[in-house]
Amino acid sequence: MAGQNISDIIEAYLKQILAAEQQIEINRSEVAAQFNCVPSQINYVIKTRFTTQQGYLVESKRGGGGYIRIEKMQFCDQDHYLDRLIKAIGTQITLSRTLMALQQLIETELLSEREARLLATMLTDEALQINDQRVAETVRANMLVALVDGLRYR
Amino acid sequence: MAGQNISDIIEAYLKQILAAEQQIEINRSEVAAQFNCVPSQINYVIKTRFTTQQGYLVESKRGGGGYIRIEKMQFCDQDHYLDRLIKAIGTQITLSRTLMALQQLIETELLSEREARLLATMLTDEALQINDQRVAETVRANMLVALVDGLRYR
DNA sequence: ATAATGAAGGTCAATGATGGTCAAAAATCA
DNA sequence: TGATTTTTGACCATCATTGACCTTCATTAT
Repeated sequence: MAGQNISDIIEAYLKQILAAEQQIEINRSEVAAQFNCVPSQINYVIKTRFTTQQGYLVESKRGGGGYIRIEKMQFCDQDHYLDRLIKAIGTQITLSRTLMALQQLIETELLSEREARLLATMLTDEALQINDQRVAETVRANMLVALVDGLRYR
Repeated sequence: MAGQNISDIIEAYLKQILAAEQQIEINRSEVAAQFNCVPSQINYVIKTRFTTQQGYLVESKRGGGGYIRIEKMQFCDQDHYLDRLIKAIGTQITLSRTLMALQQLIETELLSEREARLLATMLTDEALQINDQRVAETVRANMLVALVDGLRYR
C-alpha cells in the first residue's frame, strides 16, 4: 500500500527478516546495491524507522568486514519497559508520538488494536479541543502516563 | 444531485470507488490533474465531504511517495442510544458521572470492562492534572463525546 | 612496528517530491 | 444584496534521495 518509496520497501524488507530472526547483520553497500540506492539511504532508513523508541537496537562497525547490526529489543522485563516508555513520553507529547507509543503497546501485546484505537480517538486535538497546543500536549502526556502506569497492574 | 461543481464531481468519483473498495490511496497532484484543478482543491473536498462525522478516516504522508488515504468506516446501529448519551454528557462532566456513562456502555456491550477501566484511568482528575475544575470537566466531556462518537463505527 | 592503502560505515547539507494551510477572489445561493 | 460555498495560488512543512567529504578498522608493504 504505502510502499511507493524505496525507504518503505527497504524498511519492509528488513522488518520481514526481523520477524523471524530477532537480529540481522547487513552490509550497507550490498543492501544499497540490492535496492539501487546510495549507501547513505540505508542510514536514513535506520535513523527514521529503527529507532530505540520503536524498539530497535542498532550497532555497527566500520572498516574492512564492517557491518550494521539491527536487533529487535525484547521486553522481558515489563516494568523496566514501561518505565522507559513513560520517560520517553515525558511531560508533553504530540499526537503523532502518542500514536507511535500506542503502536508499541500493541506490538508488546499490552493493548489490543481496538483499545488503542479507542484511546487514540480521545487523544486527538479534535477531541481535546484545547486551543493552547502546549497545554494540549501536556494533558495528553499526563493521560498517557496514567494509562501506561495503569497497565502495570493488570 | 450529480454535482455541477468540480468539488461535487471529485467527491462522487472518490465515493464511487469507496463503494467497492472500503479504502483508497490517492496521489493529490495526480487527482488534481485528472480533474483540472489545483491540488489544494483536493484538500477542500476532503475537508468538507470526508469528515469523521460523515464516517471517513483520512491519513496522509508528505514527501516522495506521499499519499492521501481515505477509509470508509463501517457503521454500527445504536445511533439513537449514542445520540442520547452524548446529549447527556453535555459540555462538562464530573468524574463520577463519567464513570456512570462508562458503566452504561458496558451494559450495552459497546465497551468491555477492561476497556472501560483503561478509559477511566485516563479520565481521572489525577491523570488530567488540570487545576481548574471546570476546564477539567470540559476536557473530559470533549473526550467522552469523541469516544462515544467513535463507537458509532468499528 | 609503522606507514600506507583500501574497505567499510557516518554525517550533513542540498535538492526534489509531496501534501497542508490560509486567505483572497469568484461563483452561487437565499 | 448579503451570505455561503467554491476555486485559486502563494507560501509552508515534511519526507525522501543523493553525493561530497569524514572517520574507523583491517591488511599489507616497508
